Order: sequence, then structure tokens, then C-alpha cells
Amino acid sequence: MVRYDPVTIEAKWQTRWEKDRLYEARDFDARRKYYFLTMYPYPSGDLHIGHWYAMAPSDAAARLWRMRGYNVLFPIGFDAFGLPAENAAIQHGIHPYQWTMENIARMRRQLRSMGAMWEWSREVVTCDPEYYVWNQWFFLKMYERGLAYRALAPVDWCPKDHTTLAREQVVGDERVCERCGTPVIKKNLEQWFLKITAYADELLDFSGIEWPERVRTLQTNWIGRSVGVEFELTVQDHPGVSFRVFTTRPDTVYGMTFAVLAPEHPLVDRLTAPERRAEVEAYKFKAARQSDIERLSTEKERDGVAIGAFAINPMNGDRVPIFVADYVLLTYGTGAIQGVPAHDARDFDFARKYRLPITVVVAPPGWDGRPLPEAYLEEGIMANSGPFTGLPSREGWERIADDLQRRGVGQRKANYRLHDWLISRQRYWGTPIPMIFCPRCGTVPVPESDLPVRLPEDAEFLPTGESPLKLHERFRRTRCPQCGGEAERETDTMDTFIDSSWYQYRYVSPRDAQRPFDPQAGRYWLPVDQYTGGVEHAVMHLLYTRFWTKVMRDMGLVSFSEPMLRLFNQGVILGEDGEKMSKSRGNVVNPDEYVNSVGADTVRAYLMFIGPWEGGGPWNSRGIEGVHRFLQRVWNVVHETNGNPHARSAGSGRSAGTGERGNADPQPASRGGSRSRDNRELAHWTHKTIKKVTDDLEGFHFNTAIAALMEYVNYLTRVKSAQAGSRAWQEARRSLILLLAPMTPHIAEELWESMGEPYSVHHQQWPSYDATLARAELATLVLQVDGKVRDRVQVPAGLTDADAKSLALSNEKVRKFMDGRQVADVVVVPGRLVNVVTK
RNA sequence: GCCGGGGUGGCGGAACUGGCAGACGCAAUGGACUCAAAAUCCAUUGGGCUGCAAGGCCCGUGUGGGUUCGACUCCCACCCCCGGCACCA
Repeated sequence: MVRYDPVTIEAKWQTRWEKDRLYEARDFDARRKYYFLTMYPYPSGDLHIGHWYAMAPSDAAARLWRMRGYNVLFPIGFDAFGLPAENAAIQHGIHPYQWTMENIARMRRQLRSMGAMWEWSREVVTCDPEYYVWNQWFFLKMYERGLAYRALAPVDWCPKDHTTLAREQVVGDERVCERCGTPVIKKNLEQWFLKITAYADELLDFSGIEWPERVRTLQTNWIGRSVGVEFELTVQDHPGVSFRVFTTRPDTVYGMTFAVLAPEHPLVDRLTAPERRAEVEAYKFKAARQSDIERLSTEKERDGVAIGAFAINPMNGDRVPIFVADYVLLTYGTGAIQGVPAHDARDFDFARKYRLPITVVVAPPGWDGRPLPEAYLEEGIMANSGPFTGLPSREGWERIADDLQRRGVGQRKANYRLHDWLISRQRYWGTPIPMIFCPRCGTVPVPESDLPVRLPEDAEFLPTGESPLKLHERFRRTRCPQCGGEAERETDTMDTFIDSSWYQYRYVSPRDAQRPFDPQAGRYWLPVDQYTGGVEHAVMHLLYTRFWTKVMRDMGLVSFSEPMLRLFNQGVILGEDGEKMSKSRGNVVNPDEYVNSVGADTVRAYLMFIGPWEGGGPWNSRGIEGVHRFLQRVWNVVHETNGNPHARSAGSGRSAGTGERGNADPQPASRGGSRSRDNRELAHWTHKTIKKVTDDLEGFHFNTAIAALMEYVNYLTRVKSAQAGSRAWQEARRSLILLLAPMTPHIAEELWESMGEPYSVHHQQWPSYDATLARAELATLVLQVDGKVRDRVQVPAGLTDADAKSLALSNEKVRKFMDGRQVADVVVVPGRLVNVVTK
């Protein structure tokens, strides 16, 4: 028998498939389309086992759709802009372009070893001007629509990477850079923003897409919509001066006993009384310093300083003191609040500390009028609230909001935690922002006809922390497109999340030089049907690309509002020690080593078998051997019966699927009326396995699909000698190979060929099953007495409830355990269980 | 603190819509083959008790309660773990 030699057969088939363009997706095919996309990799240099974990199961799922007769688009590319390339340039003197392209070349080779059905002809590399020109084009379109703007704002700056970061790229309590872990600092800089907040409400709507609850919640929390009322407070003895506060609790306005401004609030200086000035200044200084120093002391006591001015409560005319306190943030709402200690925990602490009155305006149930031990945050009955007293607070909320609105003092408003997307990066290796600063005309966009603004190739990479573009005179100095005078280019480049916001559209027509993508091809392929990738992108990439799609819709480029209909997040593969893989831990698994020993099919199948795909989990070098043994058994069970004279399939052709659909054989072996019991059992195994594997792959339950195939192969091995040569056996072997084809494509192709079946197994129809055969002929009926299992009997599958009942009642063991007691009830679960309940 | 997810053998994990808990794999133990080893194959493998044996009995899905003929699954309370957000007014 031929030995299973994965390394040789895998190389052989990969070459052949590529030569034959086996997996090419055809634009405008008559078949239904299916666009299956996996997040493209960053070309870091080596293909990591994590890439395999993300991609191999995706490939299997995409292959399933193909075998089921869909025209599948399964593209790949590289997220090729980004900091590591530039850092390599600074450290090793290699140009980012060269570094990136060499990495891509190496990763292409490694990716090919996976045997996936990617279409390399559609490959997209984002650092190619052919690609990033459209980033610039989109930017200009957004600028035209008022969605791109430049503003001076306090922004997050990473001192190690020497660049600004989007709010989303600053992580954790310690506020560190998402990329390098360095604590960020605040800087006041003029930067470009994209107005994602204009779409905040729409981004909260996930109807029409099947995305994991987890991601939807993450995005919803990130957007952080809260609904309330913004109203005006006038300041006593400062005619014409007022400030606005935002509250989600207009029902508590009567309970305001103080007001707070953020330390950076513009009115602070103006309103501070002369005798308070020194103290207020000191507080402001302290607050400013604190935002720069680590804010690690989490349970910091709330403090503040009275500024010596008083605000007037618009509901009852009361005069309340104004404070500055750093628990109020300038960046949220209006940077000022009403202090309602009875109904807000923070205000409560603050009022306690400074001995401010605590007025209850929403009475807790059964409140006896005594002071509250802590802030009461729930609903209740309004108290001390003028004409609103006695109303349920829920109603008071609306009535006071109405009242403020009618009097022109305030209006209902939604506030968002989401900020506009800061896209300026002070680095070289990204898309140049196509803008020009002219001393006469101001900020002028680069005309579309002048695109792309190319990165100069001869930039110098010095460890100064200054952008090479800023130091590159020939790039920086230009002519103003409006007046023709001397002007300067914007030297900042775009956040690389711009690239990934629309790359799925580029795959549709990657070489189109006229527009970002061909709208006709787009109408056929778009949107993405299934997207897969890690959950770490939940509030960055996945939010940005939804935003981008909505902008494209408003531009008339697409007719839908959501870029990806279904999303699946796979888990993270860990080192053998259960820890995150890292070079310093020395627990990194190199996929190439395994590919070169046990083969890509084994690595693929093992990654799918390890557990639920969404769960990730530790790598286990013994576990992979078990999967390899399984493939070896598959090989043996097929090969050992290859020589049998009856083993050749009678009718086989392009459409020779095993099931009903497109079946060339009008009377498959499994439907014959005169089959033996053994044949019936074999056919039952075949069909129930087809059903199980089909259902599991559909739901991305690769682990249980493989477990079912293992059971099937164990069974086939047991009955091999008795069954070899029968038609049911032949059907079984064919089905086995077809079911394996998406997960382990090489061994499937090799075995398919060895059986004398026509090339290629990957052009075959996915087997369908016969529901009758999939059901078992015999069922094990569990007999219980009072809920305890007392016997198990084999019964025919279609046994009636009445028969099951009498069978149970006459069963010897059942009678024994009834112990002479009366029957109170008999519960029958058809085909499964009978429970005799005694009195 | 809030939001989301999760706790099942020595390990990774199965279990339809409330109906045989532990599929499949790893590890382990015993055996076959071998001069020997590796590989392979066969058997056993949740815990406890009991029987010469075939077998029998009890306990068991984080904890405590509840609903039900019957609960890993549903309800209530709690503990622990993972992820996210966090002075957001």
C-alpha cells in the first residue's frame, strides 16, 4: 500500500490547483455568489500559528459554500502600511517598502503552504499607490461633504512612536498606546478628524446584520449614547453670563444644591471671585498635572474648590455655589454639571465632604423624610419639587424636560461617548493626507487629477522622532493649486485603519484604475456575506468600516448600509503552557515545522479539532499527533479497499455527488430495497455522518464535525473486511472523502484520485443525505422508575407510545424497582425514554 | 461599580427544544506484535461501595435553594474566572 506522505502530495496538489486556477471566482456567474472574507494580515514577517487559526477554518467554511454550488469569492491581501516597517527602517536602515515587500513575499509562500483556496490574482497590498490613491480620493470626498475637518484639540500622543493616536487606540486604566504599551500623554495639536459622530445613532442600529452579541455590546458601549436634557444656568451678579449643563436626570433639577465646572472650563477665570483666585488657580494647576501623571490611585477622593460665584436653579430660583472639580470632564457633555447629591453618588460624596445640603427630590419607597445614607438612584415619587411634587419620577422627567424646553432654558439632547476619528499620524509609512496649506488661500485640497500624492522614496529615517516627510523639502514644498503660489503640503499621514475600512470593496476589482471599485462587479459581489476575524477589532476596524460604508452609501457608491452581513470572531490560540504566545516566553509554535513533518492537512484539522473556534485555547503537541493518526487511518481505510474489483464506482462524473442533488446514479446503493442488515447499518452511518458534518460546518462547529468523522472512520475500520466491495462501502468511502475535502483538501484530492474518481474532488457537489437513512432503525429506549434509569432496551425506531408504555410496565427490572407500588403516571418521550412514576 | 462571556473527568472538550452526563481526542494503565524499542493494534479508564463472578448499589456538571415525573440545560440567590468599559453627569 502507498504510504501517506503528506509533504509530497501537498506540494503536488498546491501546484496543480494553482496552475488550473481551480478556485477562481467568476464575476457575474449564474451561480449565486458568496463573498467570504477573513481579516487580511499585517505583513509582520512570519506566518504565525494565530494566522493559521484564523484562516484555515475560514478556508474550510468557504470551501463548503463552493461545494454547495455557490460562486465563492475568497480573497486575500496585506495590510501593508504601519509602524513596524518604519521602525525597522530606523533601526536597520532598510526602507519600509523593501521591508514590507520582502515580508509579503515570505508570507505568501507560507500562506500557500496552507492549501487554501485564495485567489491570488485579486491580492490587494495597501501600501501600493494603486491602492492608497483611493484612500486620498475618499478623504477628498469626505472633505467636500464636511466629514473631514481639521481642528485644534487635546489629543493622545505616544511618546515612543512619536505620533498621535485615535481614542480607540489608547487602552486600559493606564491609558497606554495600543501598539507599544507606552503611556500616552495629552498634547494640543491641529489634527484631521473624520466625523464619525455624525453617524453615531445609525451605528447603534444593528438590524439586518448577524453579528455576535459581544461585538454589538462593545460597539454600543463605546458609542455610549445617553439621553437627557441640556439646560442653562445663569450666574448671579454676572449679567449676561450663563453656562449649560447636561443631565440624564431632569427629574432631579429641584435637588440641585451646587454646580460644578471642569477645571479647564472657559468660564472659570471669568467667574472666579478675587478672594478665591489663588486657591482656584492652585487647584487648576494640580488638576492639569494630574491628567499627565499616572492616575493610578483609582479610589481617589473627590475634591474641588468653590470659585465664589453662584448659579441660579432655573426651576426654583435657588442660589447655589459653583465649584471647580476634576471629576467633571471638559470632554464630555458641556463640561459642567448640576450637583444633585441626593440622586448621584459622586455628587453625594462631594456634598458630604464640603457639607453642602442634600435635598431629596425623588422619594424612595417608604421614605420617612430622614436624610439618606447614600444617593438614591432609582425611580420614585417626586418630592420638594414645586408643582411636580407627587408625580412618579418617570413622569416628572418628561414634565420638567417639557417645562425647560417651553421656557427656552433647555432642550432634550443625546450625548455620546464616541469622539470623532482622529486620523492624522506624524509618520512616514502611511497614506499622505492630500491637503496643501497656502499662506494666501488657506487649507486647499489637492485636486483629484493630481492624485495620488506619492510617498517620496528617498526619505531619510532618523531616530529623531520627527516625521521623515516633514524633513523632506521636495515633498513638503509645493504650489498652491488655487493661486499657484508657494505652499506647503500636509506632512501627516493617515491612520492605517483607513486602509482596512474599505479593502473589502477593492477586492471586487483590484486593478481598476478609474475608481475604488467597479460598481457593476460590486452589485454582484457586495456586501460581504461572511466576515471572520479576531474580536480585538470590535471598536476600531469594525466600527470604522461600518462608518465608511454608510458614507459610501450617502455618496451613492453602494446601495446598502452594512459592509458585512455575518460576523464570526474566532478565539486566540495560546502556547502549550496556556499563556499568550510570545518570543520572550519561548512558547511560540512555528506552523512551518509541523507543515514540514505532519503536513498542512494535519495542522488544519488539528486547529479545527482543538475546541470551539470562538474559544481558542492552548496548543498541544500531543493532540496534533492524534489528529495525524486519524488522517492516517482515513488513508488506510480508503487504500486498503482500493484494489477490490468491485470497488470502482459505476457511474461517476462531474456531478457525481452522493446524495439526491445532481446525482448521476438513479438508484444509489443505499436506497436498494433488498439490502442486508449490515448494508443498512453502513448506509445509516454514512447518512447520519453527512447530516452531522453538514450541520456542524454550517455553524462553524469544526471540532464536532471532525469528532463525527473520527467516529465514522472508526466504524468503517471495524466493518471494512465485511463490507469492502459493496456499493454501500463505495458510497461510504466517497462520502468520507467529500466530507473531508473542505477541512483537509490535499489528502482528500489524493484519495479521490486513488479511487479512480475524476479530478477534482473540489469540483464535486457536497453530499446530501437521506433523512430516513440518517435516522436509526433501532433506538435505545431508556426505562426509568421515578426518574432513575433501571434498564435500556433496543426497540424499533417507530415504536408507538402505547407500545413503549406497555413494554416498560412489563419489563422485569422496572417491575422490580417499582417494588409493588402503584403506577401514578407514565411519561413517554418517543423513541427515547419511558419514565414510570409510582405513588 | 457597570456590561458581555464562562465554570462539566488527570487535560482539550461533547450533550437536540428539559429526557442515557462525559461523544471524540490526549494522557494513563494492562495486553498483543518485537531480541528490544518505536510505530501499530486490542482492552480498561468520573468517584465511591459491593460481589468469586456475571453483575449490583450510591454519589457526581462552581455553591445553596426552587420548578418538574425528570435539570449540565429553566428560575432565584451567591462564589469564582476571562474580556471590555469606567468620575460619561
